[in-house]
Amino acid sequence: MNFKVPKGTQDILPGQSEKWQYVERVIRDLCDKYRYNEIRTPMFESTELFQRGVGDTTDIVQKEMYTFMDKGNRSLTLRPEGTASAVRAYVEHKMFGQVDQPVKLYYTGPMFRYERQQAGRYRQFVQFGVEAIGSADPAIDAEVMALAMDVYTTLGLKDLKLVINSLGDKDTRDAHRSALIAHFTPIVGELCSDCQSRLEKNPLRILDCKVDSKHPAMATAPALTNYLTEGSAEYFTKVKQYLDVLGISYEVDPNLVRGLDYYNHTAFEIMITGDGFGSITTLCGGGRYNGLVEDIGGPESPGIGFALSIERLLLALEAKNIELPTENELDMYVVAMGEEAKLKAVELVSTFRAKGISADMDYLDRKMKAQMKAADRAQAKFVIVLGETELEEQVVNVKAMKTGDQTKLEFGQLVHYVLENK
RNA sequence: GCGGUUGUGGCGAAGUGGUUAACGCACCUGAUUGUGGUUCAGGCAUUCGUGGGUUCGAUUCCCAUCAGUCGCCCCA
Repeated sequence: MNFKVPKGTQDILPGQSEKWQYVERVIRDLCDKYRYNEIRTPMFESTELFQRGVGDTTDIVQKEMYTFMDKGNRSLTLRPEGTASAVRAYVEHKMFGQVDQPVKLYYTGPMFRYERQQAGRYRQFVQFGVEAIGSADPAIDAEVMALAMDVYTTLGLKDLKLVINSLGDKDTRDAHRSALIAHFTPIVGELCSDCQSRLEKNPLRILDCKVDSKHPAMATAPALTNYLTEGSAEYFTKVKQYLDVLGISYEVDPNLVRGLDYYNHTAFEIMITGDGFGSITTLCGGGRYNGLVEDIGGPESPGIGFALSIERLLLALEAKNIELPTENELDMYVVAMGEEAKLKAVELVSTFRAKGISADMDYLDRKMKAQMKAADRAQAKFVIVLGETELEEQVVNVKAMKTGDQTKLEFGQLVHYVLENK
């Protein structure tokens, strides 16, 4: 029997996992600076939470959820995104009552969507996301976007495009929806089947369709921008002002819609330009979700957040030939020849480690030459060779692998020497 | 959900209807009985995803199946 990872999932092996750790460290440091605190929620939730939170008409809920019944006959779903869970926790733990508002949260962890795999798209993928709940200040919209951009720029990624749009408030969307239906109904027969069903359910989605993107009706479609209520337009203007102050350039795309139902007002995506990695161009997506907290059963609490995929982030770094500083150098490799020496080697390795020196040795009873090769491969900074002579004299040569120079030291001096020179 | 493509040692990769399936990398051994990165020699696939068929004979031809991968849709 040959076991393999389930379709759409992957093992992250040594060599790759260091990159993950590095990226995660950068993310945590940034969140710390922006004062977002980590929240860890379960990887599965009641199915209804996502139906309610993400929206019944979305692709995610309609065909991409991993849903199962547990032994208590409860319908559970592996989380397809993080916002619903975070908001659920916010409501459940009455975080709206905390003194410090808005509540600024971040999370990283696997999300699950049943989709066919391709470059940058997996069935289990890791998202980093933030949620700022409890403030309807356009300045926090800008802060959230700034944080997202900061992740990429800190890692050295350029050629990014921040695309923003305003989806307006409820009045805006109702008016726009009516206008869209009126606009597309006469020519609905010329649109793709997806769009035909979108017309009634969620006409806004039609604007996001790539199949029909060249249809003349697209260009003349009523832009949501024109239906923005006065308050919504003013809000959007302020968001842009704050972005300007932050020195973050952006592009307004009136057709940017976003795939989840809960968004309103600010919607944004961070796209990467240039080629190098398939068709994936969206690295990060987010937006404001005023009203979601109420939908989940909490008091009126406006919120905004984003989510980005670590896989796509790493893919982008690779496409742009950006190396992450993930050296994993070994301080000391202990070569041992013979049983006696091996006893001493085990002891020494343990001593080094206790003193904060990374140390390793051979466990395959290999010849000295093979042990030296192993030390070289491990990029050991220092090597000592233990044999009969060393054991008798209690003295050993410390070899600096880069230069080949050797220094004769007593066993007791080793730790100090390595700490000084590593 | 639809479409393309691939499946040969740990990895990369040639190949042909027919006695022992190239080569490169990695690894192991030795030259060099206690010092790595160079060089040289040798070693390392009862076997070409799986099942069936055609054939005297199939890794090579046909069918099916599974798996990987990429694209479309949509998205992270």
